[in-house]
Amino acid sequence: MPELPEVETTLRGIAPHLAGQRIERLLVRERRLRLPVPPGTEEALAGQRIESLSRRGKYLLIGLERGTLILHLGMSGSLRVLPARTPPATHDHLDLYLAGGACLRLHDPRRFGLFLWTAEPPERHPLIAGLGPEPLEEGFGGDHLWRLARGRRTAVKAFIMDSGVVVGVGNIYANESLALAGIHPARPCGRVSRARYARLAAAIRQVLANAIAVGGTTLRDFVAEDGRPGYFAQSLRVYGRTGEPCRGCGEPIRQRRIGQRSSFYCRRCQR
DNA sequence: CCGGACGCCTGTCGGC
DNA sequence: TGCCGACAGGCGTCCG
Repeated sequence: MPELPEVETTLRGIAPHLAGQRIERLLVRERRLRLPVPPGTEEALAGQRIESLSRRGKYLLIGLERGTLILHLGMSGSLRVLPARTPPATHDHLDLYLAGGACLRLHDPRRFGLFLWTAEPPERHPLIAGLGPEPLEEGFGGDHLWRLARGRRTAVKAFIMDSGVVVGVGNIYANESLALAGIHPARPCGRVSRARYARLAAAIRQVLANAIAVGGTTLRDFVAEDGRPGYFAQSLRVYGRTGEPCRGCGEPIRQRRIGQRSSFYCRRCQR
């Protein structure tokens, strides 16, 4: 589910409720996420103060007095801040109770999410260490993409979804960015010109920034920390619009599988 | 090194 | 109406 804009929306929603708070205790109802919540996590977190909240790619990082909490929402995860006594629903896998009476609750039907405490600096953790640049920060641009693509034959769509290339671009925003840049998703990444990579990098930034500004994309179940959906679905150019007219030329939007993921594009506007 | 396929889970939807 | 397969916002791992 969540790509960078949804994770950023979640971060902005939960941060004010969590920053500076002390953790009373962690309650785990279901340990079996993508990686099991390690035994001893409850003890490691109890009594610690939350010092910082940040995001790296699609990972949420909660900095504690000792160590860091690494969270990932997978395909179907969401976080809510609720009064501690709110009864849990199905797939509410864990609660982080705060001293102030609130609770951070992870809901994740498919259990592809992640909840890990690590003592080492997060940037040294294996899940984080190999990540590419943040698309909305310095260090990301067309030249970065162009250089990494030299000699490679993967479809450009799979290339920009590779978290070692650039973080945070999932299936929706990969499709949308390529549509905005006018690049065919199946084109081999090594055969996209430097100039077009400059357009693609700008498109990725624009699409992500616009999505963040409206609270992300809600297709079925994404909600922010307060339960509100995101509104970017209204702005989608191609994603999920198979057979509907291209907003640029009217040609029906095509759908096919590229790199095991559904891909949407306009055959006329994207080359 | 690279690229492609697979598996992890549950829920939903479309076709028969 | 019910069943069954396909598919869904991610990503680590394995294999050739």
